[in-house]
Formats: sequence, C-alpha cells, structure tokens
Amino acid sequence: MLAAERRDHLLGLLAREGKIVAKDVAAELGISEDSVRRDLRDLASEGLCLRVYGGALPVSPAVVGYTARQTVAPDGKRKVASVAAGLVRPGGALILDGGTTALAVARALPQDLACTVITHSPTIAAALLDHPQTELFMLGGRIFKHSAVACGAAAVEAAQNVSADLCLLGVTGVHPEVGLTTGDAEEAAMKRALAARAAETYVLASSEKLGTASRFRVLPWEEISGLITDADPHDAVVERLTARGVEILTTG
Amino acid sequence: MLAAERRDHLLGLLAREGKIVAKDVAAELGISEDSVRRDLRDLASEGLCLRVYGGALPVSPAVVGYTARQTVAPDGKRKVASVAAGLVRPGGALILDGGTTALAVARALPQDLACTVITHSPTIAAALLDHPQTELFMLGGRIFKHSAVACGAAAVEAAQNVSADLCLLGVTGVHPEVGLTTGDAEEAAMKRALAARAAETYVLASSEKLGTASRFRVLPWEEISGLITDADPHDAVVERLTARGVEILTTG
DNA sequence: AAGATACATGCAGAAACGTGCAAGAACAGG
DNA sequence: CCTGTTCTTGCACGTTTCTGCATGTATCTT
Repeated sequence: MLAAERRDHLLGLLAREGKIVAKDVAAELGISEDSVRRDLRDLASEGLCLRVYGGALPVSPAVVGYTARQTVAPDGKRKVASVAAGLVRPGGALILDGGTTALAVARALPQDLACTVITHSPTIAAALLDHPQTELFMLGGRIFKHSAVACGAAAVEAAQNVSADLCLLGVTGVHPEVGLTTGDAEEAAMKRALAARAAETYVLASSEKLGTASRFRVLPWEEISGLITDADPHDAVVERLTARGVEILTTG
Repeated sequence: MLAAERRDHLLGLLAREGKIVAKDVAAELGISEDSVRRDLRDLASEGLCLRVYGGALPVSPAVVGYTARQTVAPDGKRKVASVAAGLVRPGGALILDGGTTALAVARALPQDLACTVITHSPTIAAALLDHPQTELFMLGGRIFKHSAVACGAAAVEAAQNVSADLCLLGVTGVHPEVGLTTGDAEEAAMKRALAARAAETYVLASSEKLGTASRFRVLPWEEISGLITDADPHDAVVERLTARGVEILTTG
C-alpha cells in the first residue's frame, strides 16, 4: 500500500462517513495505528482534516458540528479579527472569506456598522443576519462541505459581478517563499477570484500558520496588501515577510 | 464512538428536540451517565448549552447567534416538516425555501440522506452542513434581512440554472380563493422562480396560516402539487381546498 | 422531613498519544 | 553492482487522556 494511496483512502473515508477512527482504519488496511496517526497528523497540518482524540473529523471550521464549533474563538484569532474589523470603513464594501478566523471577523464587526459584506460562506452570512445596518450579499454555488463555503465554477462566476474596497482572506499556510496556500484547489481558485474583486486584500493568519504551506497556492505575496497576525513582530517568518515588502499588521 | 462524535450527537439532539435528558442519552448510546454529564459540563462551559438538573437545554439564540440554532420549532411545524421530509427521495434533488418551517424540514432530513438540496437561505445551508451525504447548492444574491434569504434579480437569475424533482415552499398566507401569498414582493417573485424549477411543488403550511392572505401573491393553486399541513382534514379551509382539487397531506 | 435522583470528585484500568529507535525499502551516485 | 543516504514503517516505552465505578454531597419530589 502506497502512502499516497493511504492518504486518499483516509480522505475518502472522511468525505463518505464523516469521521475516521484510527483503530478501525488500521485494522481494515492491515497497517499499524501509528501509521494512521502519522497520516492524520500530516493531513491535519495541511488543513485537510481535524484531528481529534481517537481519529479525525472533516475539517469544517464553521460547520455546525463536532468540536470544531468554537463559539468563542481562541484568543489569537479574536485579536486578529479585531484588528481586521478595524480596517472596515463605514459605507465601504467588504469581501469576507470563510473559515473560523473570518467568522471571528464577522462577529467583531460593530452591530450597527453600515457597510456591505459580500461572502460565499452561509455561516458568515447567518452570523451577520442580526446586523441591521449591514447590507449582505451572498455568492452562491456548490457548497464544499469541508470548508463550508460556496466554491466551483458557479461561485467564481458569481464573484465576477461584485467589487469591494477590501477583501479579507483566511488561508491554511503562510510561507515566505511559497506564498499563501490552502488544502483544496477549488478553494484556492475561489479565494483568488475574491481577491481579484477588491481594491485591497489582507490575509488573516493566526501565528500557528506562519511558516507552513499546503498543497495549493492561493496568491503570491505581490498580490496582497498585507498580513494581519498575532505573531511577534520579531518572529523569524514575520521578519522575512517584512523584508519582502509585505505590510504586517500585528495585534500588539 | 469518538468523544467528539458524542458531543455532536448531543448538540444535534439539543437542536432537534430542544432538550437533553442525561439518563436517556446514556442509555441510547450505551455509555455511562457520567460521560454524558462530563460532556454536558464541557459544552456548557463553552456556552453551547445550558446545564440544568437532569440534562441540558439549548442556549438562547441571541447568545449563540450565528448558527441556525434558534429555538426548536413548535409541534405543528415539526409534524409538517416531518411529513415534508418524507417526500424527499434518496438521490433526488430538492429545492428548499427559507423560513422557520423550511428550516424544520432541513432538520428533519435524515443525517445520512444522499440527495441534493438547493436553497437560497444561508440559515438552511448552515443547518445542512453536517449532512455528509447531502449535496448542497446555495443560490446567491442580496440577502433580505427580514426573511433571511437571498432575493432579487441576482437570486432569481441564479435559480434559472437549477432544476429539481421537488420544491418545498413556505408561505405567509394560504387562502382558498386568493391562493398562496406572502408579505414581500421580492420574496414572492423568488418563490415563483423556485417553484418553476421543480417538477413538483408542495406548500408547507401550519394550521394558523390557513384562511389568511398577505399582500403579494406567490402562486395560484393550479401551479402547486399539494399542501402539507397539520390542520384537521375536516377543517373548513382544508375541505374547500380539497374541493378545488388540491392534494392535501396531513400529519395525522 | 425523607427518600429518590442527580451531581461532583477521586481513583484505577484502559485506550490513545508522542517520541525515540531500529529494521527495511527506495533511491542516488560512484 | 555496490554503498551510503534518506525516508518510511512498526515496535517499545513513558505520558496523557478518557471512561466507568465508587463514594459522599447536593438537589429535587412527595
């Protein structure tokens, strides 16, 4: 059994059954539980699954379900979200990506802020329903379960018809050389489409994502305006990015 | 059974039935009451449920906010939803309208039903994210706050590109002569667009809507396949509708 | 007030985890 | 073809986490 084959099997299982039990898979494939755990750890680090005690679950950041449902985002994400929310101008238009950090941004927006929010995430749209002054525009399309956002041809096409002042993107990996990456090709394409429709694009990246890279590139550094992170300004990765001319907004 | 899976089960139960009895769940899942209590304590500490003596209750929607987790539908709506959910065939495609009754239908769909659901409601999309077998398609457009669904030109246009076996519509008024009505012109247009894309259209109407009418007409009786209601089959309005040749599905 | 039920806590066995290590396979270069 | 390197895999070990039971306490019901 090839390693890649095994990973595919795991991802298939995750999509089909909605969960992976390390012990069962090990028995089924006749390999050690250690290998399964190693694979799951790798997949999780690429943002393709969510590791839990005993196995793994589909990565569904904002999904109603399982433990991924953090009502209260961890401290780092909240701070990043709060800085990002500060970039939104009254009367302006914001394109908001999916994911937990973006959801935290939606929650951090003042209740009575009068602006337009464009999103492809039903979760974020639902979260903004109680902002009476906020004009909401939903980009439709096929919903990708693992990321809980609309992706694919229809969604990308829908994105062509909007434009905004600011785009806030969440990603899986932030790497000085590789750029911004994510674990799914369709998602990457969608994020590109979103970024292309805004005058400025900022990336939301809590510190644990710095220095990591996933399979699919979203954008090179040249095409983004800046990075919002809770990492230390003297962090090695942050300094390499600064040297590359990337504007860094920290939560300090 | 994964610990995370158990927690999800609890949250699902909370959303579906509006309460959790620790003893019952323990028996149902074949685990100790202590584990259930521990889980409930954890969930409560995250603000995901309200711990009470003997079990737990959902937290108020205002607190959780972002998810579809509003209070449980009243009994009548739940019964209507359950009948409606029974119309959905595995492998089929369903167009699901917005509104509380439609949301109840979404919740009543079996967790592992393999079908396609097309909706213009972010709330309903969010509610179906944890159905791994369900293909979700979101119709985008401007979100109308009072009804929390996408309406308007973009949404109607998006609807032109889909088709389904079944459309389930919620309305505000159900009147033997006037037909189906709702309070907003854009919503009415959207509902018409949805109905036009399905082979069959059924209307969801809890009994309190029978005999009432709102300002804008959605569809005349000729264009719908039937009505799903919890009203008595001998109700005056129901009998008038039967006389007009409308198929009535009751919850009895 | 008393019995019943639910609860928190401590504890022990079990299960899952991470790490280091060694055997083996795949690979590159000589 | 041989050799050294790298990567993968499974095992062993100590650690952490989970789960069910027992105990004593709090809360509800009658």
